[in-house]
Amino acid sequence: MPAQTLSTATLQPCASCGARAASVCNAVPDADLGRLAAATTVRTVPAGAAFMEEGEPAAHFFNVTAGTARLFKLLPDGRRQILGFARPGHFLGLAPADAYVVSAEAVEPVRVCRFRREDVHRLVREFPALERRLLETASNELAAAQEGMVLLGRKTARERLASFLLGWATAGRSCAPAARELHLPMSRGDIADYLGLTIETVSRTLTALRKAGLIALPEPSEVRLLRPEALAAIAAGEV
Amino acid sequence: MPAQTLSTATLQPCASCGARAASVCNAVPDADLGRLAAATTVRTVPAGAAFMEEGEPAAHFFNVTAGTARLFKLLPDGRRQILGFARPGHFLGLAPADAYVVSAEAVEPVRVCRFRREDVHRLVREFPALERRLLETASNELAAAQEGMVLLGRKTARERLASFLLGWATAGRSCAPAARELHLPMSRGDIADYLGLTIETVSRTLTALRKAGLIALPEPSEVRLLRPEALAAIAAGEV
DNA sequence: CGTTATCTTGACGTACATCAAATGTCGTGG
DNA sequence: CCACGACATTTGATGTACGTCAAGATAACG
Repeated sequence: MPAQTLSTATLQPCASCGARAASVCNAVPDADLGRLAAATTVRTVPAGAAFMEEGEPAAHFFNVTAGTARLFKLLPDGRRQILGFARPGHFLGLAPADAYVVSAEAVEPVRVCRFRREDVHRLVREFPALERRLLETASNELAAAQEGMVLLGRKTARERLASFLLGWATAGRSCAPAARELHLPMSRGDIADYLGLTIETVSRTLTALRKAGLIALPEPSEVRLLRPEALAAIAAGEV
Repeated sequence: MPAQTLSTATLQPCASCGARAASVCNAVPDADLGRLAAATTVRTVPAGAAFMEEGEPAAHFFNVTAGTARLFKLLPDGRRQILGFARPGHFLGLAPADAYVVSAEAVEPVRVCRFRREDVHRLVREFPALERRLLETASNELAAAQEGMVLLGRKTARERLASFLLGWATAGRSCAPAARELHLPMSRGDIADYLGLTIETVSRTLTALRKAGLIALPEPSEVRLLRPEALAAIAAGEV
């Protein structure tokens, strides 16, 4: 199912964008938001649909403004590694060469702002702060990927789940409270492919955490963190 | 053993640097190399010594000009994940906050150019091409870390070793031939911590590859790739 | 030449994967 | 409203790739 283009610039474009504060767009001053809006196309991607594919020519950058997407790579035989989940404010499409190196699909309906590559290069020349912001973004992504390598290479299933739940609780809210009630829009299969485990192990480990009194699971996709400090200790790998 | 400072700028500074072509320094035009040299301090780091430590204030950037370093993160109980090996041309120290997020140690004696953070920020303003280069570097690092996540999350021991050997064979030489004779300066323990395995599994898997006629091991640290195509197929995860 | 670190090899254990089935959960249509 | 099938999640039984423990073998070193 292909993603659908809605409009090439709505009437109230970037100024009222809820994701702006958290995104690279905040490098462009309010007065110049028109320039930004002129370069973007808003797209709505239905759940399950892809909007960026590994290997395809990297013609666009994307900025998620609503919903959740999964970023992943596939091996030829179908094994999948999810590299992360993109939520509002997340910038996508940085590619070392001229082809995307990761794929992106909507987990739940997603809205993205799409920018043509040349337009971004032009904007970067006009607003040098934007390049600074992009470098900052890339650094953050890199640090996250390195943390991911530690998780995948050296943590146990229990530690991986604890890390995932806490990460999801704090994602987005930059320096804020860390939610205790989580909604997980992705399936157990997505979580498994993110943590380098199987669906069964994810399920079993979650019920183990529940039976240990660390979390509650009112529904499969709703998690309450009952003892965040204990989860944090597990996630950090403390004995 | 602490790293030792040699000189604050040698007589023939950056112009004769063998690592320049592969490093971010090539964003500075030849005529301005004096400005670059004035901002750098050359340090020699003996094998085994650390020169960057996770959690420390990120006061400097580093550019490896000789030798091999390991980049890693530790868990509190000592588990280690090596994120990669830095060879000449490798730029280090991009940190999202003001503290390093990874540690670096010399595997074999290393020479690095050290830049104070403020100096780099000043240079970036003077040479905008440098910021472009830094973004490019960060993108490459990110792609490498994402590839690392696939390796750690979804590949078998055999596939990990094949990936590692081919990666080492092509590292550095950007678009060039891919060596068939490899020298591995790092220990089996380093390889294990890079691939998310144990020393024993690394050793066993290497002898399995040798017995399968895919590689030769004249010495533990010398590898000859006998059938690179077959290794590539294994590394890619083809069945 | 001992001494010590590194690497290899073997025997055995285990955390997680695989296979299989039961149990929800939800949308669809009778 | 309820029967039905498709699908996601959970749970159980069993398998296995890799880890752990323990020797040797080999090489580096004073």
